[in-house]
Formats: sequence, C-alpha cells, structure tokens
Amino acid sequence: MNDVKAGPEEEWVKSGEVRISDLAAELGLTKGTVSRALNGYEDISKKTRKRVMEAATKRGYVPTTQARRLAMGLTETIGLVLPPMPSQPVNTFVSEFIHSVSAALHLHGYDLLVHSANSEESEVEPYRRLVQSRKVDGFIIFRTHEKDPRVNYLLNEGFPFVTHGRTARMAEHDWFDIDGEKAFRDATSHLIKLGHQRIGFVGGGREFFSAQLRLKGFRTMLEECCLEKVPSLEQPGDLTGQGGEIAAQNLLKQTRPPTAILCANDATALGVMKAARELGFNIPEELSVIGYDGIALGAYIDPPLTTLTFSIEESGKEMVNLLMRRLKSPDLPVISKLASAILKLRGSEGPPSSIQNKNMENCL
Amino acid sequence: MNDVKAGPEEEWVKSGEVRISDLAAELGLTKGTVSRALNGYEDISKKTRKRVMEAATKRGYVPTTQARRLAMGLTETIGLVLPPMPSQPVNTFVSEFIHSVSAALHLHGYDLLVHSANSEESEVEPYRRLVQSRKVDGFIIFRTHEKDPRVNYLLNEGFPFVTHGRTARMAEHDWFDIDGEKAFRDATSHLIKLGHQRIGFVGGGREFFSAQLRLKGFRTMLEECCLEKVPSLEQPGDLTGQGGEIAAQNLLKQTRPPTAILCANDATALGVMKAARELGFNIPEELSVIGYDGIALGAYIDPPLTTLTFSIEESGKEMVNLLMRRLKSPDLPVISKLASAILKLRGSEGPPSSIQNKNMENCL
DNA sequence: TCCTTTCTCGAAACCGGTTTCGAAGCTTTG
DNA sequence: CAAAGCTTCGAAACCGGTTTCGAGAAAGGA
Repeated sequence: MNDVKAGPEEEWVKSGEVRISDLAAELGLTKGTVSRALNGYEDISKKTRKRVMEAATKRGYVPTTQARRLAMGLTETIGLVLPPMPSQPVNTFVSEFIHSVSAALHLHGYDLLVHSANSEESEVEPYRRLVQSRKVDGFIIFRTHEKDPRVNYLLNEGFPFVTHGRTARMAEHDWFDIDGEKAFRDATSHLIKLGHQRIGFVGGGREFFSAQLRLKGFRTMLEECCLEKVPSLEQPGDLTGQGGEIAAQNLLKQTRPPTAILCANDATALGVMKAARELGFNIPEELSVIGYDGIALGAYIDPPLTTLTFSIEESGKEMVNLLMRRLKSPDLPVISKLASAILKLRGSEGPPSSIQNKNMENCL
Repeated sequence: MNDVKAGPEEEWVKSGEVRISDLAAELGLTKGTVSRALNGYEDISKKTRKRVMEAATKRGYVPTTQARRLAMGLTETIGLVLPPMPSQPVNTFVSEFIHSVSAALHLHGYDLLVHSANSEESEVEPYRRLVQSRKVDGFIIFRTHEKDPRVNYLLNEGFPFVTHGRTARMAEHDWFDIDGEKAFRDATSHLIKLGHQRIGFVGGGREFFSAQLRLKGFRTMLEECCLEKVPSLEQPGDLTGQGGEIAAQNLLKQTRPPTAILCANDATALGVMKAARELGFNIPEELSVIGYDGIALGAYIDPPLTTLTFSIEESGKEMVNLLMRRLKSPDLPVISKLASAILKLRGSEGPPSSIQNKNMENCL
C-alpha cells in the first residue's frame, strides 16, 4: 500500500512514478504477468490483457528504460563521437547530420549518444570507453581517414558500426559515402567544357580519405581530356577558409595563374574567393570557383558559389539503415552505398575570359 | 567457474566481457565486497582493496553502466532536443553548442542524449517521452520562446533543466543568456555614432524571446539618442536568409530608405546584403549592415559581415554548470547568468554617404 | 466420469551492479 | 580473562524490469 492516501481513486498525474510492481499489486497480479500482458505474449487471456492495458494507460505507466535494457541485455543506443571542433567551424554538416541520424534512429526505438572527443587523447579513446562501459550498441562514424584507427579498433573488437566515408578496410565494414571522385570529375568536366584549360585544385588534408578521392576525380578528368597535369596547380589545403586563402595566393601569383579553381569544400572556396578579390581577380569573369558541400550560405554571397551538393538527410537515414541491419543480423555480408553529389550551378563559374588555345578539341 | 578454459592464466583482452561476479569468484570474495572495494568504501582492508584493484585492472573490468545506473537510480544522462531543422541552416551554432555541452557534461561523468523533434507533433512531446521513460536526469533547452510550453511542462513536473535564453517564467528556472538587448544597444549606438539616423531593423519571429529583446535594445538606444521611432523601418523576419531578403526589399524600396540595417541574426543579414546588391546598394558606402551570431564565414564574404559575437563554448560550459548544480541540490534558489556579446567590426558598416542633418548632437 | 490438452497465470531466476545489516574474528580495555 | 570495540567481510535485499518453467484450472475427448 502507498503511504500517501488521499482518496480511494486518487488521480495521479505526476509522470514516471508508477512502477510495474505498483500496477501488479493494484491488479492483483504478479509483475511477470503484467510484463507479459504489456509485451504481447500469447499466454495471457484477452480479459486480463485488457485489464492490464487499461490500468497501464490510466496510471500512465511507462517502463523504466534502464531496467528494461538491463534485463534485455542491450542499450538501444548508438554512439556518435564528434571530432575535435575546428576553431572556425564553417559547416552545418554536423548539426544536420546529427539531426537526421537522430530522427532515423528514433524510428527504430534507438537513442543517440553524442560524445565529443578532446584533442589531447587518442582518437580511439572515446570509442574504447563507450564500448567498455557498454553504453552503446553501435557507432556512427564520419570523416574517415584512409587508415582509420577507430575502424581498426572496432573491427578488432567485432563491434558494430557504419562509416560515412570509405577507408582502406572498406571491404570489411558497412559504409556509406558520397561519390566525391565522380563529383569532381563532373565539376572538372564542366569547367573544361566552359573552355578552361588551366584549372587549379585546392585539396583537403591528407588525413581525410574523401578529400583524396576528390583530387583523384579531378586528375582523372584532366587526363581523360588530354590536359596536362601541372603540379603547381595542385595546392594542399586544410578544408578551412584560411587554407583556401593561402592556397589561392599560391595559385594566383603564378606567372600563368589558373582560370578556374576547384576546391575540396565550400569553406576553402570562400577563402579562395576572398584572396582572389584581394588580388583583383573578378569572379567569375577572370576566375571560376567551384566548391563542395552545398552550404546554404553559398547562395547568399556575391557571386553565389557554385558547388557540389548532396542530401545530408539521406546520408543519415541510409547510415542508420545499414547499422540497424547489422545489429539485427551481425553475420550478414558487408554492404555499402554510394550516393552521388550534384553540381549546383549558382554563378561563381563561367567561361574563361580568353580562350588561349583549343587543344582540347582533340579529346572531346 | 568458466566453461572456457585454455590455461591457468589466460590473458583475456576482449573488452567488456568480465562481470563483477567473475571478479568476485576469481578472488574468492562476494560481489558486494568487490563493489565496495572498487568504490572506495572504508570497511575494506588495504590488502583486499589492493588485490581487488589489481585484478580489476588486469582483467580490464569496467562496470556495466546500465546496471550501475539502475542500482543507483539515476541515468547520468542529459537530454538535448533539437528543434526542427530549418531547410537552409547557415549557422553552426547547434554543432558548436552540442560539442561544448557534451564536453562539459563529460567532465561530470554525464552523457548527452540528443533527440530530434519532428515538426508534426507538439513541441513538448519529446520531453514528455524522455521524462516518462526516465531516460534523462535533466534537460538543456535552447531557443526559448517567451511563453515556452517546454518550460511550462518541466516546471510543472519539477524536472531539472536549464535554458539558453530567457522566458516569461525565468524567475522560476535557471537560465543562461546572451544580453541581446545590450548587444543591440551597442550596435545601434555604433551606427548612430557613425552618423546614421535612419536605421532599419529586421527582426526574428515573435516566437523567439531573444529576438524580441534585440528589438528592444534597438528601440531603447534610438530613444536615448532622440531618434524618432519609424514603424516602417522595423521589419519582421524569420531568422533566415529568405526572410532577410524580403525584409530588405521592403526597407530599401521605401522613398526614404534606411542608411543602415540591423539584423536579428547573420542569416538574415546575408539575405539583406543579397537583396541590397540586387537593388544596387553598395555596402557599406550606401548601406551599412550588421548581423548577430558571429558566424565564421561572415569573415569571408565581401564585404566581411560586421556582427555581434559571443562564445558558444562558454555558453555550453555555463549551462552545464548550472544544471549540475541543480541536480546536486534541487532546492537551491534559482540562478542565472547573463553573458555579453561583443561587436565584431569586419567591414559591412561605415558612415552614411550623406549626413543629412545633425540633430543628434543635442543628445550625444 | 476420468484422463489428457490447453489456457492462464504465479513463482522464481535473472540482468549486473549497489548498499545495508549483521556476524564473525581480532584487538583493546578494565 | 571476560566484556567491549574495531575491522573486515558475507549475506541478502534492492533497483525495475524480462523470461523461463511449472502448476492449477478449465476445456476437450474417450
């Protein structure tokens, strides 16, 4: 009996206060029976089930998640570890991604645990802690490296996960990725068709596999179009605006500067545009710039930034699907999904001001 | 005894496989004793404690979080519900905020559960679910409304939370906020000192309390400086670029357009700048624009966007501190913290092209 | 009418920890 | 040397659910 008694049928509105044992006592049943009634077991009479259900809704009974999860031996939680924040975050990818992943997980009854890595410790440390303390059933990993220690660790542990981005061991784990190579082939092709023959490229750090693939797409298309590969036109970057500025200066101060610059992401492209303005290059008349990411802000600058864009919402959904499949049946063969980015023309590219020669006709 | 035996001192590296009962059996103790030894109880002999600790580290024992939390009756988890995403997010606030909150929580041994609200259901529904299923111990709420149903619900439940932003019931709950009113007084003052007398304002939706306070700051400073309040110069907005475009058109097509526009956030400012360009206004010569949020990319556009900026990392930390205090001692009086935004001059504002009159001297 | 099936539910173990209580064994005190 | 006091640990309850097993009652069949 409760020691708080105010009336025979006290309406108890405060939520989260009634336990399964309270319900059982109230109904004159055991908690085992109540549990089975609520969970649709077949060995409960229709009459009893109805009584239980009604009492449960009336009293506002909701099972305590922790207890249920302990009993069932699962956490129903997926971990997402945020990489250390750059000092100048430029991209809304992370928040959109978290949003879509979280929404998709929710449809499967899973929660999202977001953990932030601090830059002092090893990259795998947060994963190790979450695995050891059994706080999550699986991971969503993004911004993969070619040789990714997180992937190595989790593969070694046999712990479920899906990556956004490929790795050197992509044959061994589920992954989702945007086809950055094709995207940059498309973008390069677009520039070449506009008449550009000297095209610069500003990459991302070597540590990001996806940035490498974008460079590869750029090179491939140059080759296909018989344009010579000029090493000085390939500048390293770091996926930030600052990196873009520096790279653009290196490119545009050359005696024969490029007429177009392809950037590994939009932040880089913004830095490139800034440097170009400061060096007196008009965009797009004297210099075409194309980015990658499709950030919304790009539509508001002058000129609006042409970019390669893809659906972050789809990325999140697909990754959750892959992970749920893996959790349900751990021994299924590895699968992957490659989505494509589309070139969103907004105005920062155009034909070069002077088309110096027409060698390209040989190829096209 | 374990049924898997390969040797007397099998090195067991796979993590998360050893339970407290295994440890106890191995040591010839009960699990209660092992638990107390590990948790620093005083009634354990030094010798035994040492034995237990060594065995624990050797076997890599880490307590199962779910079990510990169930036994201790807490979740050690804080909930953060993401509002429905705008279709075109330009702001990195959310990801930075999540990052800092998560990092700060981690220092206190708490986890962050991120949940995304879908726009179909009521705003409080996600909170209700998380409370009822006892998945979290408290909430971090941001983007408050003046009359905020989430705040009402949680206050009614007596459930711990902290808001980023004030509400009509701010005397009843802990909150952290940026002093947007002062920020907009500063920005307005800055414009007036530059010589502007017709200053436009593009607000946020009425639903956001903070946007209302920014408007208030704007009005207050106008009044202090004896500038008349012109209703047509106050345009509503929705904190998006599109909203900024529309509002700017309404402002700039007037017979006497403003010489400066103050925007409730940077996204709005970007829309304003875009519309201004399209209508042939040079920034900052013919039109000054100031935003709010301090988005990093504002530095890369032309001209760089002058804005009001604040530390998101500090916001996250402070809010976590407030919440931890509340969890530790629920009955402490409500406290709050107001941080200030600083005006970051980047170049999108300047003196008006023609100073029509000098009435302002009376006041300054 | 008696035996076998089937339906329905209670009893109890279990998930993996924490915490309270009390009882040994050992040391101190009178 | 006995009573009292400490130290140290075992036993058991507990957190709030789930799931297995088996028993009693009702229903069906011979």
